[in-house]
Amino acid sequence: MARRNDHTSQQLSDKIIASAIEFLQHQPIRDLSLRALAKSVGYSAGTLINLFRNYNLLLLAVSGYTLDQIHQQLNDDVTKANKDNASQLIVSLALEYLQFASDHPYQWRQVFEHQLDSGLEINLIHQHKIDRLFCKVEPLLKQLAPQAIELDIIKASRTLWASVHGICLMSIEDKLFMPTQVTSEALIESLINHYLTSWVDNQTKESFYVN
Amino acid sequence: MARRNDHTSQQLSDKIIASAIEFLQHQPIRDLSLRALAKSVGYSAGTLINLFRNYNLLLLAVSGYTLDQIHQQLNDDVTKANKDNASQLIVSLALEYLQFASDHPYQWRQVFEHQLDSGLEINLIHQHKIDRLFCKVEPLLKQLAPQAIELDIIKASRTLWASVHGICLMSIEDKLFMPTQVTSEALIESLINHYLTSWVDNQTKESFYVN
DNA sequence: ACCTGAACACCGTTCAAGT
DNA sequence: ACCTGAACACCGTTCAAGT
Repeated sequence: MARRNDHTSQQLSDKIIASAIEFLQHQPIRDLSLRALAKSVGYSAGTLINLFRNYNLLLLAVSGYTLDQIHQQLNDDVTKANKDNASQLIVSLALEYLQFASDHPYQWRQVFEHQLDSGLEINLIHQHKIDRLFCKVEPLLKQLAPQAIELDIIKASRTLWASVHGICLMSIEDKLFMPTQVTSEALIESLINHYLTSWVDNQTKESFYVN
Repeated sequence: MARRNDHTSQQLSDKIIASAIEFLQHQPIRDLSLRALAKSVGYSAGTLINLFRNYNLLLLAVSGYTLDQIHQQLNDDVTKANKDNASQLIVSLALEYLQFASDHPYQWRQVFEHQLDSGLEINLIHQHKIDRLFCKVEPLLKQLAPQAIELDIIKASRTLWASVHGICLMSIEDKLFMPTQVTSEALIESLINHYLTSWVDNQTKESFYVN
């Protein structure tokens, strides 16, 4: 064998990531292995390690792919949604996020279960991709409260997005223990509507007490 | 060897769980193994399997221990806190939850990363222990809005707790990307205060629009 | 009855050897 | 330069054998 070269390294990378993503549509990341992944693309485990340095970095590439996919999906949502109501647009973004998590639970979980090995420049790229999701909310918050200071915008966007994330997590893990008539969507709408009602009100009144 | 019997099975179980908890104070669950745990308590891997049936059920027992610990800690918090202000008591509970997650990040994560193998009665006990945490908030919400219907109480308690959980998760994973002046505690306070302000207001007015 | 250690089928990673 | 397969040090689990 050796020197098959029927794929460029880029093509092979893509093939491996695509195969991992396909796997995660039906099975959790714990059931995937480097060896099984290698077999699925018809290469040896060593070749995959040559490409990604180690299994953990391969999985980082997989989660990077997913973050790009989510980012794209949320962008599409923003463009096709009604631009008038910033508040409803935030709800719409959050529901889209929940939709992705529900449709691809194993893929979605992999992104946030993945533990970065510390001290790698590549982590910054990954962190940036997560940060990008938060940033989507910021301009909408500014639209809702044009006079708000930057720090309050950051605070509100983090609070909202981390909260939405928590609801998605509990939802796909079935840890909410609710009667069937109450949906996760309803929780997200409840969260965002109530939070923003009070937040905007406070920003408008420029209150010193709650921020 | 064999038939040492220097521990009852209960003592040995406790010893194993204690050793696992101790490990999780400094290292993530991924770095723990059945074999290493067996060595740390001075028994063979087979003995641990005899006790817990398999490694996954052993880990379920560990996460059960943690859930009991959190439950106890939150109970202590409620009893010593000021009972007058239900809203502040909820904030206090949430901050205590964050404190536990911050103090024992690996232990805390283990609880929610653990994947139940489906179709076991033992899972119900575990689910009940998580449900118990949600339930702590319910009477406080009732106190804030005595006229609220049960469904709204459930909805609000789930929304709040899942949101708090999300903020804790993002916080201990350093995925919030905030300036140092903004703390996770501030996010939790912001979340609960704003949410409850609007929620109580709505319940009081018995609005039909937002719930 | 309780416990062990060898065996089994896996795992990620390394690396000499092959083209 | 690219790729493999054997080797290495692990892993959870099973189970015959020992007391």
